[in-house]
Amino acid sequence: MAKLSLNMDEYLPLRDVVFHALRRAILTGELVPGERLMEIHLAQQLGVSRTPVREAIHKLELEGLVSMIPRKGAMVAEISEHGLRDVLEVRRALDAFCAELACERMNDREKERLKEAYEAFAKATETKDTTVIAKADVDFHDIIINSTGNERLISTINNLAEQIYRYRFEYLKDESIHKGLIAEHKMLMDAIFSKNIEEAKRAASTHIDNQEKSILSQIHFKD
Amino acid sequence: MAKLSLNMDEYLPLRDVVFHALRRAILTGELVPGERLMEIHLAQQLGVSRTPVREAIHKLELEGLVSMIPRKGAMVAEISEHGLRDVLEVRRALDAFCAELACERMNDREKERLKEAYEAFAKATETKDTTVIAKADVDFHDIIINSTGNERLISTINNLAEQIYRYRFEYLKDESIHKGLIAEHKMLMDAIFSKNIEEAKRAASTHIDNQEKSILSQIHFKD
DNA sequence: ATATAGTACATTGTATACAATACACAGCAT
DNA sequence: ATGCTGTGTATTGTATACAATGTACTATAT
Repeated sequence: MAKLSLNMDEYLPLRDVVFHALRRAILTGELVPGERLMEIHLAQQLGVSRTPVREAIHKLELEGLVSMIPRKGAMVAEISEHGLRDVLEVRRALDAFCAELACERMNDREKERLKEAYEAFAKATETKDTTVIAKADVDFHDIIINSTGNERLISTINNLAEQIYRYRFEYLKDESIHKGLIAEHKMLMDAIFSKNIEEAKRAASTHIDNQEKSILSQIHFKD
Repeated sequence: MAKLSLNMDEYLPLRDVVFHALRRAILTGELVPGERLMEIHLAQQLGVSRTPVREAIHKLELEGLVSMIPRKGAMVAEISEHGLRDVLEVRRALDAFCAELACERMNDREKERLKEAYEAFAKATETKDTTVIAKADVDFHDIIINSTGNERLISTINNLAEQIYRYRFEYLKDESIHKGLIAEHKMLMDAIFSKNIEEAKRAASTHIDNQEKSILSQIHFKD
């Protein structure tokens, strides 16, 4: 017999609640790179004890958003220009691979949704709202990535994407590039639809190249 | 349950000591997939409190060697045949990419060391000692991976490699494949030396293909 | 015999207490 | 002034106490 599924409001361990709160704060720039993360302070601020805060910070460290020094503490991770290039180099390879797999594996339902997402992104650029644009862009790429059906590939790419989320947000603010992005999305999408693997890989690769150029021209690093 | 011991020689936070101890136990098969990891039990066995054990287990979860269910506990992660295929599919793509970068970036000193590692592996196969063979194989591939100079790529590949370490160990026991492995190493190495990118990518890819075939033919999964 | 409720126990989740360490700064000797 | 040393404080590292929850088992009713 079916239990009255009163939404036993998905129970989340406090450590996960804290983790998501801190993660969001870092990705949105509320906590800036280099800022120290002190357990007691955060715990009081969030109204919990040190334990879940500690566990959340450790989780963020493994994700690469926080760097720790033993017996010294944790701080929001800074990314160097070199680190950014490294991340994007791996992403370029994996995105191209995704594009290849998508050519072979994307089903009709996903193709339909990809087309919708493509149009939604084009429309989003008209709003001039960076948050909306960023979300539409993520949606578009997520459909391609998820169509590979490879969970490990999906989580690996998502981790890499997270590393540069803060910087990607900046470059999306530049309206002059939106037109180019839409064109690149179209190239990639059409290549996938026509199962043209080489073209799809090239389109995915170019997409990251341009991202890299834009980010590097806008952000200037300390080192 | 196996006996666990800590190596306290060098000073490391206890959580890291415990982490390494558990990690080693999992990778060597001392702790088998599906085995539950209970904090109190492990803490007593290792002579520490629950806190560092908890933190070590969480770290292992993020690495993918342990799977956790909230309020239920942790167990040594089992990998399904599907999961194994996923891991190897990503590795194939990244290893091929490494091979490409190695063609462009490997310096003379690294080439020398690669040649030495190649010969050391050939020699290691004569010992019939799987541990020695596995180490020589890792050494060979590490030189290639490290020659890319991309830290993010290196850590990503190492994480993937860790997922299948237990199974790779099994397939290395089969002496009949050693000759083939040596030949594959030579193909890859020569392609890198002659900067033949396409050939290097193909060799790296083939190497993973054969690994996959061997592992899947030897291990049989529950699901 | 089966199903249900209830209860005891094992285990994790969270909070707090205590220990160890790093850092800053003051005081002193040179 | 400079450098050393000691002391206090802030912060992390570890241990333990307490709360919440899931699981197995028992007793009971049907």
